[in-house]
Amino acid sequence: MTLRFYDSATAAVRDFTPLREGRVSLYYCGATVQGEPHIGHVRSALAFDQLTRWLQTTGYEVTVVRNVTDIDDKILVKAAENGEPWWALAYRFEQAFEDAYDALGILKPTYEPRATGHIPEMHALIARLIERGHAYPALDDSGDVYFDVRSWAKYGSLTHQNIDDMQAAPDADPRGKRDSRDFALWKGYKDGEPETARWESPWGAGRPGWHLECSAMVTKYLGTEFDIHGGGLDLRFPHHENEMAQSQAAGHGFASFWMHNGMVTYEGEKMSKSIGNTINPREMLELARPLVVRYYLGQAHYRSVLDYRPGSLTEAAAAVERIETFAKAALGLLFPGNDFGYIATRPDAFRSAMDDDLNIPAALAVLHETVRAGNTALAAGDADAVQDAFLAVMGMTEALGINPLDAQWRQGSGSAAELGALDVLVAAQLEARARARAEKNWAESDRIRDLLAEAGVEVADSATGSTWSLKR
RNA sequence: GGUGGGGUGGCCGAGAGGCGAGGCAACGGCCUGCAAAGCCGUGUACACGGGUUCGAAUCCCGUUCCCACCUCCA
Repeated sequence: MTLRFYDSATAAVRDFTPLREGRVSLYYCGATVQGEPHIGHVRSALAFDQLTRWLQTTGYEVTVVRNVTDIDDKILVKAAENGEPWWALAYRFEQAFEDAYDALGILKPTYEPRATGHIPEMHALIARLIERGHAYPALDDSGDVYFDVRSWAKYGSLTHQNIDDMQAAPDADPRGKRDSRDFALWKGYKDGEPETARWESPWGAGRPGWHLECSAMVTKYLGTEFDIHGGGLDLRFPHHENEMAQSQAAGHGFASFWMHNGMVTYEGEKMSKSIGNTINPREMLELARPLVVRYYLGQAHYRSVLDYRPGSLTEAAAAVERIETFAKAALGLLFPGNDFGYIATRPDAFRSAMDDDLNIPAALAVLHETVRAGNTALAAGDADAVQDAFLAVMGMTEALGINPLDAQWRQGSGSAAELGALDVLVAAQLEARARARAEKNWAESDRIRDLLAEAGVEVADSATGSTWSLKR
């Protein structure tokens, strides 16, 4: 099957062909760093991480740009409330986002530009839009510059809306606008705002409007035409609509595909700061280890709503452990020395599921079926079949970023020296227990197992002996 | 008012005219000294009412409920 993605602009699944052979350019909206990340932000990044990985797995060279919007109204307001510089607040939260992304194994973008580093590019874009008759300085003396929505006939096409059918914003302040839907490209400096948030411009001192930075930065790094623009579904309007309008009005072809990930809800309602029903990555990571959180957030189709309820993570943990248990057992059988080198494989059914607009639920079904086949082979002692399953499980989990054997998930388990010491101690206990079992001294055998269990060491017996693992 | 997305077995979650995706939970069995893990089996699931069809969860009509966006939002 050929690679196909759902494109929000045409509202259809279309065959994906990159502009340049073998290369894909992807831009997706990162955060406005005005607060702690919540799970919804992370899900979005994860969705595009899954996309990136699949494109790479398919053989494309992918350039990924994700922006950081480090200047906006809320950042200024919150910083003022805290009595700290806005740039300090923005940077602090930028780091919090990075930490959350890193914890879940989200690949670093190729580049991560900040809005404040691209003021000249924005000026050039504004000038071009004014020149082409699609933007104008405010009719009052605010120093704002607006995009002229009525001058661009295609305005609304991304979200299939007609300007005249839109509900007028109840609190729309027409200020110096020609139309209340005109949006700010540039916001004039106002008394009382920090001097550090003020840049000179041909239209007066001020700072950038929200949508402009993405257009300016995409164009700078990926060109006037690029393959995929992504972001959360809630960014479709007005953010992406405005971005598309201003870029195309400037004469840029802009994105070939628009991809939007679904929202995360909390027991049925959209998670958002204003409602206060958020759960942040840190809280989630207290409930489950990073691999489980990643599995949970990534198991639904990226366009579906993902509803979080207490208990969701426990279920995900069971599924992850199933995969992990097989992977470890197969590894032990196939590569007893742990010095393994293998060529991972991917079943056709997995590939076609992924090619079909990243149908990860269907892909996971293939993964689980493979695990079952592997367990059956393990029980039958069929090493060839175990190996087939193992290589496929490796290939699939790697493509999804959830390989349980990957070193990145082995956190919090101590140093190699500590683990080595632990191994010797536990091995001694297991030997004693093996002797007891040989004598059918079940009381002693169970005593040792309980003792280890209390210490967080789980013992499992099998035909070939007992193994242990750290229970989290 | 406008624009989208939905209602699938106890729960999560794919699918989209005929073959019971998958996971979690539950129950029964096998294995096990007992467990754990694993394997096998068990559910007459598609919001409701009509219709089309040899055949509908999937198509059509109607009803109903939910969610998102139209204002800052991943």
